[in-house]
Amino acid sequence: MSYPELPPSHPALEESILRVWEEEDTFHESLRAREGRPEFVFYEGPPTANGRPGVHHIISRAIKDLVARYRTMTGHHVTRIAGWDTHGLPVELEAERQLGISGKAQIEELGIAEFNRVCRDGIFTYKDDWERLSQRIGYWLDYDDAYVTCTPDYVESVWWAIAEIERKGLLYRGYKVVPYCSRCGTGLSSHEVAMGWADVVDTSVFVKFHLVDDPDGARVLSWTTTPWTLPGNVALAVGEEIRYVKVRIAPEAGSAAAAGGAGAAEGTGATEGAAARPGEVLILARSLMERTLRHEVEVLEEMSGRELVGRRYEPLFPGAVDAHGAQNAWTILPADFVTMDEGTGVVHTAVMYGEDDFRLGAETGLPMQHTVDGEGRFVARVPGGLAGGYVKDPDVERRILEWLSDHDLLYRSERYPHSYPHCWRCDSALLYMARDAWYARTTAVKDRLIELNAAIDWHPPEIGSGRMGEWLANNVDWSLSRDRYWGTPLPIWVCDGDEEHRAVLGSFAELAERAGPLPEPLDPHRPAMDAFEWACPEAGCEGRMRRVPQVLDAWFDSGSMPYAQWHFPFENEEAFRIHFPAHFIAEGLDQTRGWFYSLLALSTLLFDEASYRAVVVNGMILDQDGQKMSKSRGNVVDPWDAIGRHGADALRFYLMSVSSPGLPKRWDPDGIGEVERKLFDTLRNTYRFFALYAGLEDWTHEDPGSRPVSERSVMDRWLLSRLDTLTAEVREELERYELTRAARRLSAFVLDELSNWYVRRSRDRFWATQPDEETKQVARDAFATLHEALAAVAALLAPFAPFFSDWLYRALLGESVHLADYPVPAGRVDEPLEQEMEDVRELAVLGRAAREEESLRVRQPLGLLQAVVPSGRRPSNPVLSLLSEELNVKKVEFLSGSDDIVRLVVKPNFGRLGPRFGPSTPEVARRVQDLDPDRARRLRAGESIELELDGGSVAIAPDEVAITEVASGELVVKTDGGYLVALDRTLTPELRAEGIAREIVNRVQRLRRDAGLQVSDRIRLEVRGTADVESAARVHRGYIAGETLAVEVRAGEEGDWDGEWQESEIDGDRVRIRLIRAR
RNA sequence: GGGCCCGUAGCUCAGCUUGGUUAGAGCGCACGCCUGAUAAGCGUGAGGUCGGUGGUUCAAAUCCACCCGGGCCCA
Repeated sequence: MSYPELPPSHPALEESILRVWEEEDTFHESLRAREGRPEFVFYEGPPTANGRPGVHHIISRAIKDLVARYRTMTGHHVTRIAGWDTHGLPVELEAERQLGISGKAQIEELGIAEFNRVCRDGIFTYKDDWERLSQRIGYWLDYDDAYVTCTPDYVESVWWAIAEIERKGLLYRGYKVVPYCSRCGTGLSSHEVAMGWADVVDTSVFVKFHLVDDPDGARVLSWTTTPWTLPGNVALAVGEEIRYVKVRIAPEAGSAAAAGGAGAAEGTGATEGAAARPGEVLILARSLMERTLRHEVEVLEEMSGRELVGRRYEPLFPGAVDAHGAQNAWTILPADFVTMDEGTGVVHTAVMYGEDDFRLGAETGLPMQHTVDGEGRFVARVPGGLAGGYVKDPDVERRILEWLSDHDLLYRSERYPHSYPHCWRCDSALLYMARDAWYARTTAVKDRLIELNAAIDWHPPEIGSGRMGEWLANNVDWSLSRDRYWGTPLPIWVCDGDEEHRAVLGSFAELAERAGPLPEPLDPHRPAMDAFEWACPEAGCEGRMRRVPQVLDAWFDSGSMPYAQWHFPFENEEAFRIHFPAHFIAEGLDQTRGWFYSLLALSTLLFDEASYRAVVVNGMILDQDGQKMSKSRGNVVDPWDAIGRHGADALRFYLMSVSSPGLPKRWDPDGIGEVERKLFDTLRNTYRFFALYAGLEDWTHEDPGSRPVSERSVMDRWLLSRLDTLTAEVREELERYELTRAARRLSAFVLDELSNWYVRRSRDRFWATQPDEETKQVARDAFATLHEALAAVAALLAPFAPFFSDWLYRALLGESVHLADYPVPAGRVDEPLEQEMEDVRELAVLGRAAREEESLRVRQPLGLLQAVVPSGRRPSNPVLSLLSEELNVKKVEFLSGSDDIVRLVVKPNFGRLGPRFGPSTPEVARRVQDLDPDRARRLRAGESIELELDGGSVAIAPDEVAITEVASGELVVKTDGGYLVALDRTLTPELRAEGIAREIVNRVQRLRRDAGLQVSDRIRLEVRGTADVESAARVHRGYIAGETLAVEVRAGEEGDWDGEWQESEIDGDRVRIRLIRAR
């Protein structure tokens, strides 16, 4: 047989393998082949298919595919179900863009049904892109049974999960303060808020809160830039440690205008006067008194905030809020967020309209009632003709001020320029509003979350302990609801008569029980779900059960995939049990608080178990300047470019090997090309070499004719020993998810050991120029060894580079590597041999450096190389002959430290001396360095010696120093790390002649090449030149003939053939050569 | 503003957990070798205030603190 020829390029090779995979259905075949084997459970994190896949998606896919393939090859069945995340705001925003509308009002005008239809249509805009890219990079994933988060089965499983949480008493309704656009009717995410900051001028007011039962009838001054929140005021907050003063307006001070402007800071707008009667008593922070007041005052009293706590005051807008018996409504409360930067040191607290306010209210049990509705209008309870008015309407604002003024509640107001967030879509001022929200009480299982997380095998570990750990330690309840349209509708029905009556449904069957037969097919989305309602079943309640309007946080969807992908618990119970929890997942760092959290939180809530045991986190891919890739910067890299240029294998291997997956990576196209050139081109060349000569020698692995490994040459035994060592290392690293280490080991083996040493130093064993049996046997051994090594490398590489490895394995063995088992060490490790080879390779480096330094070209043989190896090791003769060949020297001799050419240099071993001598270490080190030759030799011989020190003498043991030899004398010497070589550059006439012979061979080979001869063509050869050259040619006639495949070599003797003379030069002398092909 | 990560040669990265005095690799660059893997292969060399400052220590790229720059997540 002959071994096949390589496709012209990596990308072409990959395309051909893709076709083979398709024809043979290799992916499913690899699954079928492992049917019944232990399951290795993997979860695919679902991407949103309405965004285009980029390079940053490739890295996690490369990791996932690598691990799945590795586990498959080690005898596991690895289910790999694709998934799609289909709900959520990104999909809605895309739909809005497509429809040319913006905001909730327009959506509702269009109709939720139509809007959601567009959302649904948009889900898979880029599905083909994803599948194409996944397929092209060889990411094997089962797309046929992909889970899709918006399908009825999936949604029903999610319902079940929510009902379970309710059943455990961990679901509750609460509020969440969000930046809210009342026109669009939606809360905004932080990055949306960030888009809409604008400088505006608002009205700020200083308000007088009338204390109840104060002997002086004092009013507490507070300040706000959002007057519309005042009807919602339920408390005042003070700092306990802050100093406050009680002041009396001076008797002579008259109307507001009297002192107006005194101390009024420029730039804060015009003072519209300040209202206070003479003798009126005010309370505010001492340090803010001057900036705030516009009247002459007399300080009556000074006190700490603590003394004010608990004081009661009159509501500003009576009836706007019902205290519902809350004891602390309209009282002064302590808080840690009170600052002295602006205002009065007393913070007006409207629990529904500020984050700090809300937290304070939640902690202290203040009444939580809205005074503003979802459209930004005051509710009916608010007095003063404000009900129904839009809170930011200037007229409404004026009426608020009038009310305050009329009721002696306003001290003063002013125009206040500041930055305030606005809706990026419609430009309305955002209102911080507490919105109805549904929560999962994750804080109830916080300790368990922390415990379970600690048991997860995080890669890199600091993400588990750091980022995730911190996040869990500061866990707050999970806000599950979103005031949107395209999502899993919350399966919560609440009675419109009494909101305590509620039903949280865990299946469609439960819905049918209550609401009657369901339509077929059922679309479990809005608005269909909103239409189901029924009479409240509570005794005596007249209300109707209606679905709450919100949809579910899409993270809940994706975190539900362990059970929802199986439609558990409605079916596939067995499949779910087998596939829970996952042994392994992998995604990007940005998923820490996304999918990693939602998976963990849900499995903890539902099953009291972590849903994954190991997770490999990949860092972000940055652009070449270390900046993040984003559409707006225009620096997003298209992965297809690199794939088309270098191939998916190179890209995948680059991503795995360039640095640990967890580290951020700078995108480096040159680096991918480098991987292609080095690893893959080297493998191609190595294979091509093998295939060429196996073909010429008619060798095949089916009839190798090779001897047992133990009888093969030292090079073969060494390579297979190294191969076993490598196999063990790669397996160990992969078991530990140390993917980068494994990749680098593999790459180093291929480059340094297989190609650069084994093949290079074994080349002539692959062509049997001598027809004797021994030569042929050696060649058969070499073919068998190289064939095995290449096949093993293909298998080891298969999870990293599935295309090339499969091509190579098929070329060598005729079957797919992905159906093969991962290599196992074959017990051929020969550590002494590996050490010998390492010694020899080290000496080779030094020898080459010595030749280089003296400009002694390698073609010129030298007589003697003297060498020293650490610890007096002596490589055996067969290994040493490799060194002789590599350096072209006739003889290698080993020296001991006492020989003349070396001098011993003693260096302190600080690692030993430091702990023993502490501060006097430097002194001891100096003495050791200056040690006399005699004692140095004794140390080298393994004896301890005495050293004089100030305080007496101390014993120094051999392991407390390091001894190296350095050159002395005439020889060309190179040393490094205990190794030494000395080249004897003496050239005898014999060596010289041999050198010339090699030069002649060199010239002839070039001429052969120039003449376009085949490597196996025979020639006739004639050489003319100086006497030296011609005599060298005659002496080494046999050698020259063998090397150049000449059937006849003439030197200075007339040949009986014609041929064109070619001029050449050897060491400055003219040489003429002519050759013809022998018939 | 908070948490986590990164900063080492022109570029991409090791080394840092466990401190040891000579900080490594590849690419690129310069020079050279080889010519039966040849639109290949091999080598030698130059190149570094280890982001900065301070501290701990006999000894710091490594441990600690602060700062600077970049990234991710959150507020």
